Amino acid sequence: MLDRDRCLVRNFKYYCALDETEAELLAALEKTPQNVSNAQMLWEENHPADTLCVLSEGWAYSYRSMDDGTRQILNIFLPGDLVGLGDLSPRRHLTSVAMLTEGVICRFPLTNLTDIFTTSPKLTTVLFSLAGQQQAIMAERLVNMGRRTAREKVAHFICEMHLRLSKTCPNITHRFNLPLSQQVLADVLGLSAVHVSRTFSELREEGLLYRERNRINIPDLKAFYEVANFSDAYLSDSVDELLKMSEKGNNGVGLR
Amino acid sequence: MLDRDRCLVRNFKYYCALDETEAELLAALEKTPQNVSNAQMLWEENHPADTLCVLSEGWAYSYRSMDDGTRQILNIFLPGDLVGLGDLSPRRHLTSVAMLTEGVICRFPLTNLTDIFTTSPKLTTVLFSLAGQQQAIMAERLVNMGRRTAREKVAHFICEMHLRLSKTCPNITHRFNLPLSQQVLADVLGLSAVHVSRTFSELREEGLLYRERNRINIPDLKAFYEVANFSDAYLSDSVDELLKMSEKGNNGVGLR
DNA sequence: CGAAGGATTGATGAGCTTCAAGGATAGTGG
DNA sequence: CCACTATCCTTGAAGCTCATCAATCCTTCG
Repeated sequence: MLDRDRCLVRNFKYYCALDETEAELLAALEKTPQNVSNAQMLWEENHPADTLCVLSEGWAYSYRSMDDGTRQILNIFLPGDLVGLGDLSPRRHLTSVAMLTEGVICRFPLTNLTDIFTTSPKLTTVLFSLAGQQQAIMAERLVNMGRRTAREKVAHFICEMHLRLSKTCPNITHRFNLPLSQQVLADVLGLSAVHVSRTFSELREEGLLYRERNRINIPDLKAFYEVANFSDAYLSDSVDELLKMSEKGNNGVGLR
Repeated sequence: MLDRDRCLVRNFKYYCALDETEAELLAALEKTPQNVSNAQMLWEENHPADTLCVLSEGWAYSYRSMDDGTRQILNIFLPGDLVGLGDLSPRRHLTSVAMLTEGVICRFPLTNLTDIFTTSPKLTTVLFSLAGQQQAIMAERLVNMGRRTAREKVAHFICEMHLRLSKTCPNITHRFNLPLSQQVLADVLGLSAVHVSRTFSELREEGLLYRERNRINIPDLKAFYEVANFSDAYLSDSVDELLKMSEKGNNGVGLR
């Protein structure tokens, strides 16, 4: 298996050493790489939820369709993300998921996840932390939607993307690729596409942000963070903290 | 220990049979009941996150404060809820949590959680599902904020509360208590308190919803669901599905 | 080259916020 | 028991942010 097909293992190794069993459990999640085209659906709302998937390459997004034809995008997924964790509990998917670019995904059955629970507390802890991170991202987006102007919304979201990208791909600079149309951005931020366009114009005229096609350019990142009221706390991963606790062992209740 | 102090055990028993060890693990989370007054803070943004808590009695809410003095409420917690699960991964709390009524809480250290991971896959699965449910609630609220009118927002939120209440307290009717001021509702929904008031007036004039002090009255629940565009799918708990998988045992990788 | 999707810009108006003032209700201390 | 205060709610008036509709342009791609 090529290394690029095992980004999940790579991701997890970033958090903790893996023994052979653990590496095997993770690798099992990426056994079935599959090419997907741009705009391809990974699954649809209300369909049975028996598999999740690892997004090995490419970008994806989850959304809910509204009766009036509009939609709300809930999450943007980057390479290495585990897609569907939040969708996990109900027997049917609550959201649709589609690709934003072409890419590679690896589907795996839910049972692989419960296998991890029964086999590796360490991986379970990491998984819990990852789910927590996704929830933190959603919480921040709630704040964004509820209490910020269009200008701040756009800026804040761009900051979020930039920071998330720079975690998995540390050589990112103030210029980077963001394969989202203005309509997609509008559906993320609860705005109209027209107003997103106007907001970009405004930011461009002030020299804060340039965007041509999917290329983003932020001349002064610090200034831009201020426009966005962006604080990176919610994206700081501290999986290690929780892991340390878990490794200290349990406190004497119910020995294994 | 009184039964009312062990609502978590009760909640979990609703999902699955507990053996002695498991009951003990859960009971450990509720060993330190503590009375709290209305409006009391349970913790504050940026403070160290070394404990979570079970909300045994009363209502609470989590929120983020903005620089301009406004705030966004992220979550409303009801009796029996586990508070802080979403806040879990970072070493500092990302949100503040305060009481909406007086009540009883039980704080417990994070290590209790990792103990559960290492000791009981079954409880781990339930915990994962609970976290997923909280995330589903936030996702739905995102949709609410992004793509619905004030009228729908208010109605939808009331529906959510009504349904969540009726899960833990099945004898609830079309009249129930909702201890949230209009300012709190506004901070949940990303509206101004003034507009929440106007929206209530509107709904009242149409005979759809009556509210006096904290008492809610919905004469025709079905009609009200339609105003709200409310679908209860996202609140349907199907912990059992995941549990069944987990109990079928693992697929031969890394025996325990 | 024509078609289709994406972006921009202008005009108009709805929906919501803000400010301000007044009324209702509950709790507090004299 | 009654002012006194604090909190919550209501209502009006004014204005701003953003949505909607529509026309145009630009780019890409078959």
